[in-house]
Amino acid sequence: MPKTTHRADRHPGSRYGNRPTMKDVAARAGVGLKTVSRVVNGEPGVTPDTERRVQEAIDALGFRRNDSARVLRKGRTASIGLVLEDLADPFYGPLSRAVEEVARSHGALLINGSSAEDPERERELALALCARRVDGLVVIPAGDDHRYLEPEIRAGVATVFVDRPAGRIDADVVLSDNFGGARDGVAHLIAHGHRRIGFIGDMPRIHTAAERLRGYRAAMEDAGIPVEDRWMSLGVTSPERVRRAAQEMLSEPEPVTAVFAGNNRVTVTVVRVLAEGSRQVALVGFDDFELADLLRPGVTVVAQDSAALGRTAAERLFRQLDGGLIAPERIELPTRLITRGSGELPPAG
Amino acid sequence: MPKTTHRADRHPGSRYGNRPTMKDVAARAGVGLKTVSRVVNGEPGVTPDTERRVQEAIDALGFRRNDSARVLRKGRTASIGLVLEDLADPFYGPLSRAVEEVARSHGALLINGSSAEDPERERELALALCARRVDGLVVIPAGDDHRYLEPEIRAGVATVFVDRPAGRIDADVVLSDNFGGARDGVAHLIAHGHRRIGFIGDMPRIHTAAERLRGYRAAMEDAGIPVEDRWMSLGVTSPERVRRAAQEMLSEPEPVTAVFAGNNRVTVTVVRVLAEGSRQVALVGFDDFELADLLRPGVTVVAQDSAALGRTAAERLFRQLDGGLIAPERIELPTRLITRGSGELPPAG
DNA sequence: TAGAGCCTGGACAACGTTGTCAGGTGCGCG
DNA sequence: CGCGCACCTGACAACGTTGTCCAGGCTCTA
Repeated sequence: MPKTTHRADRHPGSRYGNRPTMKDVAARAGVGLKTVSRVVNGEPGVTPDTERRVQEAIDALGFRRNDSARVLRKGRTASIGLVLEDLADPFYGPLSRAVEEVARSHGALLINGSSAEDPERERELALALCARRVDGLVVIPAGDDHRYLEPEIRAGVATVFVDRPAGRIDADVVLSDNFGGARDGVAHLIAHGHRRIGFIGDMPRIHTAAERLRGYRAAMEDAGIPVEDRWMSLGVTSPERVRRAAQEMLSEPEPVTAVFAGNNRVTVTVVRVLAEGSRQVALVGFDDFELADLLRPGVTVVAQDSAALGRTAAERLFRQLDGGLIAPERIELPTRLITRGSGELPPAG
Repeated sequence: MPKTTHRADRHPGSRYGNRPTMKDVAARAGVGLKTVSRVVNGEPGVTPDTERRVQEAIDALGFRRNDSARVLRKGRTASIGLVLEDLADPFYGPLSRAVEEVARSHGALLINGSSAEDPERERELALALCARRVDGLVVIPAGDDHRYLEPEIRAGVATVFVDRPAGRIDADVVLSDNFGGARDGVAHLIAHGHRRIGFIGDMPRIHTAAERLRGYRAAMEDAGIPVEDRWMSLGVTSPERVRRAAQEMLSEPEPVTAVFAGNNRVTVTVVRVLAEGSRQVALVGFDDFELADLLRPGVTVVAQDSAALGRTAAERLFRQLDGGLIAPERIELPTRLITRGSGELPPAG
């Protein structure tokens, strides 16, 4: 008995009205399979007449090339992955968009996912993207151990980290100058006469938060001001806790006269607290945010260019892809102090 | 002469250090190819001992399943596409994130792209996603003719449109109640005593803009107020033009006493213009935005829930995928008027 | 007009995975 | 002790595409 082709195997697990393939197009146009491939890919060596026939068959059948099969054959997917913390965070929108634009200019698509600041989820996502055989990966780390990516990198997946460095592996990373930015911001407050300056920021295990704290300390030390513990509030993330921390600093016997906010979420909450109180307190925040100029007073910030972070990272990624291996590098982008009023208030009381 | 395996063909176009395949794992573990497949996919029917040997080989080689090949074989990609206007726009961040979460809960990845409000680019993107064989497509239309998607939909690509309806094809669409929201917002102004109310909005060829304009007219008509042409400014997009339009309305002999802003970009610019002037003008904006409550006065808005739009659309998409074909439906989500002060100002002058 | 060379088109294998089926082993039961 | 059954395991084809090679027809030149 001859082997039978098992009908049920022809389209396993598919509910689709079978899509036409190149074979179908070839049959309809009365040409060979490879000729269709040539037409679809614009390869030379097809007479105009044949090309026309093939094109007609394509249109008639509504054929669209199956890129999965193409990828399988060619080894490259023309897509890159982006793992970030939260797409809904306004900081990451422009970053993501910038990565997308660079990808687009290289003919690649962008697949992205949010880690929700969960290391395990970051890992899952990154590995899922690798299983899809993305050509490269841009990662905004949530975790601090990225050794799980070693086999992937060895296998040729270009990888660039953004915003925070990779943990326990040597890889390209693009950062803002968190230390310098924070130091400048705090120095700005000091220059306007403040000495009791509060710092509210994220957990120091997060690299950016640690660097900004270091910047704060450096500026204070440069000015010869000893920092008191009660001026610093670390690991504060939820709006409620930021609120409480700010209120505490402001209700001491010798309250702070200025606050440096470690990121935009903190800044916004502090603005709210200050708006409720009567005392005039200076404020500089890390990260710019929309409408900061419309508040009264306008909020002085240390701005980082999130689009530039994304663009730089993506360009670096494609340089890896085009040029083969290059030594991992750490690229630091400058921040910019934008004065709008809140940071120039003199100490009150 | 026997056929030779052409070495150059083994890894066409690939610069990778060859990735291990199931075959390699099988060889190393001393088992058959299919057994590896079974272990990788957690299929039953493998002795614990065999499983352990395979697992060790997997770890040793750093094997990761090639999902492209899997997709080719299975017909489903477990990924969906999202075509939106601009990821960097704060309105789309939460929407995109909501789609991602739903996708994730269905085990799917999200591939997204920005059309930059260009119909041709929308088309390219959507078709590129189809070529990747995404299982479904969520589209925020930039163009107004989506017949190009017909073959795809026929071939089984689930499709849902969001924010604006599809053009010239019959498909699922999830919208905000733009008409009702705008009517309520304008009625709110009328209820606070305004009669000369300006409207600044986008080009009426954009569905949302047209609907909001219709809502404005309806509210005015309900109140028996004849609308004057000079109160309406349509097709205004750039901040400069919004600025000019607002200034004109306010410098008429009989200036408007209130403005209804057709979207968040317009609202923000109008806030700026009003902040510069001395006259007190009421304002209601369509779309909420961060910090609207922190401005003085707080900005009253008609809020749409962009996350709910995304969530609803994605859920609908997966219902299509799970349940087969269902009749296209138009789902309209309610908007919510949030009063914060700017919309409750009485007419001045 | 014959031969050389070019151009077009097609046959075939291979990419890495999964579904199907068949073979083999060991165990329990009669 | 033998038969049947359950359970593992592996061989094989197929998914849709592209790279390579070859065949055949054409043109051009000597």
